[in-house]
Amino acid sequence: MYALIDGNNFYVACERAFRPSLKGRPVIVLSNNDGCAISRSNEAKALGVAMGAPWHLVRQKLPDAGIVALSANFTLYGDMSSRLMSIAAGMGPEQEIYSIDECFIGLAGVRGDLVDRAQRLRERILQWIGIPCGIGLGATKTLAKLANHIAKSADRKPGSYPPELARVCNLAALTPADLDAVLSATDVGAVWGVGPRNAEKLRALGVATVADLVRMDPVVARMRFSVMLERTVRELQGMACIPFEDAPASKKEIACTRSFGRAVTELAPLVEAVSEFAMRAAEKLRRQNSVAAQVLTFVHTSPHKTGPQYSRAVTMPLRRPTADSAQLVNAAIRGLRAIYRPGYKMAKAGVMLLDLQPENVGQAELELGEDEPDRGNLMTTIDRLNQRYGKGTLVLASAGMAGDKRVWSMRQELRTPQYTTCWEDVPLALA
DNA sequence: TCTGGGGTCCTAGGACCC
DNA sequence: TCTGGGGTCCTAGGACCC
Repeated sequence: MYALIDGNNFYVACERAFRPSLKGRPVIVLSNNDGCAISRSNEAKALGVAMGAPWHLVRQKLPDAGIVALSANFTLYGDMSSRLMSIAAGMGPEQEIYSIDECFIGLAGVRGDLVDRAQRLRERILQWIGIPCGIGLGATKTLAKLANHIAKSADRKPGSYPPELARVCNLAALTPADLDAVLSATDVGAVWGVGPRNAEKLRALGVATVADLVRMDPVVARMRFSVMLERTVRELQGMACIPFEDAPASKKEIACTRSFGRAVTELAPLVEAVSEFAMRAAEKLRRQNSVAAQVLTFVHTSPHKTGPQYSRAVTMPLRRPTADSAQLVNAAIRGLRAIYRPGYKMAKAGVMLLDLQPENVGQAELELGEDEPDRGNLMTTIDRLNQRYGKGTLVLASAGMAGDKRVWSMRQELRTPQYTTCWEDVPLALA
């Protein structure tokens, strides 16, 4: 048995935990650049604000709805996430942290009434950190995900499911008849692993609900779709096919990409931006003790604008894999110079580190001289100083020194304080 | 003025090898 | 008249996830 625990409307919930006046109001959290909605309160969903809806269109369409929009505060969400995960770990012996706001719990050996246990855990999370959660229980990860979906829907849309399934739902505890009723009332697109494309294709084949998908022959699923869908069907039928990952696997590629606050045409600010992205990516790379053998750099104009479009990417191989910021930044800038064309209004750029390998499994080679010096200690020291004294304490000068005044910086006009990670922002309790 | 960022896996086709 | 079999690696594109 597995549980899936996840925070409802997580980013909005984090904001509400520190600003209770936001409760009951339509609230949305915006993507970088205050671009589109990436988290919506139930009230905002009820107003019809879609996931990913551009904020400027929402504002234009619903000027009087009283929507509160906030810039994303990922520092806050990351910290709230680790608090959520430590409490959620109490549900069972194994935990797989699946995303910033959800984790699977392996329940092998847990005795007693699982629904009761889940309800008490949910109450604890709500009381300790103020985040409302939904908890789904099922025999496989896909079934636990589905149960979680039902728990949240029953909570948000009364009448969609029997009320006793709201907030905590254990699919394994239903009678076959009740289970069939619930699965027949659930759209096939709600299943984990069935995206919009495959949902459409399935409906065309007469597979419209989860109940239909459960009855599908896995062999047919494989032939007409892929092994992915076959696995999903088998999981729905109760056969565990998706391994439980209790230790996070190291990344196979690491990216840092950003849309700019305003279009950038000149080379110089692009060099700054790409330097910074490569530095950030290099930090993440060192955090997982890996080295990269290739660096990909890309720039492109905005596909939403008229005018000449340009989009190119280039991969630069490194002579030997490295985690040294200076070498990675160098490669990224060489890539940028190779693909840069003057005259285009670039909207976005990014750097990806590819072909990652563990730092201690290097390929031995002849020393040919003229090597870049090994600066592992320097990098470790820079990372420690930045961790201790804050991001940006030590940077490579090619990333520019003007801080937020850089022309390419993203817009974040509606950001809330870093309540839990910055001394100046810690809320005061007045006696 | 204005549309995010960061990942994973699968598949098909081409190049290449013996 | 007639032209094999078996395999790997790489890349691009698609689909999915949050």
